[in-house]
Amino acid sequence: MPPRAPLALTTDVVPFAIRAERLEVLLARHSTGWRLPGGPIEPGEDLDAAARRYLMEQTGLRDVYLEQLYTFGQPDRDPGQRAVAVAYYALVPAGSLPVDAAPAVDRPGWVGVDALPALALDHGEIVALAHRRLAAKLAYSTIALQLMPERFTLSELQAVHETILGEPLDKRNFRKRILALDCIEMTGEMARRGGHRPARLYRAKRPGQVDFIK
Amino acid sequence: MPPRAPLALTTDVVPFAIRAERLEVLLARHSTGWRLPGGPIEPGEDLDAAARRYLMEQTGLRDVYLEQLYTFGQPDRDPGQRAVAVAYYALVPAGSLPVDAAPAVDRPGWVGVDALPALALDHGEIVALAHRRLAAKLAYSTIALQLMPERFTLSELQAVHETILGEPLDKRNFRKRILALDCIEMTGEMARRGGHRPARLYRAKRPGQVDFIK
DNA sequence: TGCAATAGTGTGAAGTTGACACTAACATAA
DNA sequence: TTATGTTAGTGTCAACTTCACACTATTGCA
Repeated sequence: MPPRAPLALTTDVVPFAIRAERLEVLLARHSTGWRLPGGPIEPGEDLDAAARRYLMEQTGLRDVYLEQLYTFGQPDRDPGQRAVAVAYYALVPAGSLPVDAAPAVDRPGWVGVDALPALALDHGEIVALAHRRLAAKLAYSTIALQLMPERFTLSELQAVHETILGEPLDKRNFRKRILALDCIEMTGEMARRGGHRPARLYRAKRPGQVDFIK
Repeated sequence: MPPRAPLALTTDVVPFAIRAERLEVLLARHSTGWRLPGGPIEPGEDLDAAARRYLMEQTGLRDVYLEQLYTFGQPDRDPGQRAVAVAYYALVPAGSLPVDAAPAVDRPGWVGVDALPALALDHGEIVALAHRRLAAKLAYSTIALQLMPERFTLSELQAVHETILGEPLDKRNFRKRILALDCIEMTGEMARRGGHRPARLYRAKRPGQVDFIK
């Protein structure tokens, strides 16, 4: 066999979550700064499985929604070697966030997409593409439910949409539209948080499943 | 350095064209049958460039619309080796089709997507996914223009849509919608073909560019 | 008990979509 | 030259969807 040119095939994952009314990304430490969680695909390992594994190993996140985004292969994207990255994005429900009250150096950290530090390689572009894709999918799928905890209020769901789109939505129209989709149902329970009228708690009818609309 | 596990990173391309009112795919010869055009990515070669190169080398097609589709990496998709394929699809305008009046053995051949022979590996699934993506994009982009020759009639454009979607469309509504998109313009010329009223010839306002709608 | 804060609810106007049928212009053959 | 076959080209109305818009309800707390 001829000598094989060095080629690094990796997966990189953009883990999204809504935290404090912001869309944030969970970043891993890099020698000199930040990068997306990810790494080389092992022989015999499925691409999706590799993405899940790195997410687990580097951030502790598991059982999240994961979708292939795009494959980046510019020859000069990594100055050190020929690196091809199969990029994914993950949606982390608000309930399952690892609490990092005091984010240590060396630990992954959540950062708002609108205030990203410089990232390794082309990871900044990957995040930007993932954000665009996510925003587009809000319009024609029930994907936003993957960012919600098991039980949530309609106001919370609306806030998630608004945060991702970066624009306010009309409350009545939003509720009408969502309920017409027949993708969520009332639990009968109420959320009493704060000094005001309690809100009904809803849950996804088909958790884990993303339906297309229309 | 540790011995590197053998990994084949390839591109495969689904070249679509409309021929004789059918959506067809251009296939290449494979030892025992048919496969999609494609092959291993060279060191230092961009992914898109590799897809274009194989399309040129194996089918003679150049200057076509090309878009990344999905990356396939099931460990068992190729029984012979670990093979990861970055799949693309290409849209070939009706005018630029290589004429293969007598398709030789050993030459690529156009085949209707609804009558595909057995293909190598998972290439059948790749074609199916590409077809779904193309059909979906008709609804929210001007991508169908990439399948048209430089000048074309509205009836021809409608036939292309109908062929890809597999369902008839209303003539008046179709024309209204397309013209409202402001993506094509009259050339002033007429197509006189056959014993009937000639049709106006249109051309794309921004050839090569695919606009999103709405 | 009143104030602050969020939950929850309906209508009408504007715009979009979808169904539908006839006349126009040409080539060809009788 | 006329009749016939074939495709091109055109508008309206009803149904539906989208969008803008403001008030009452329920709670905790001061």
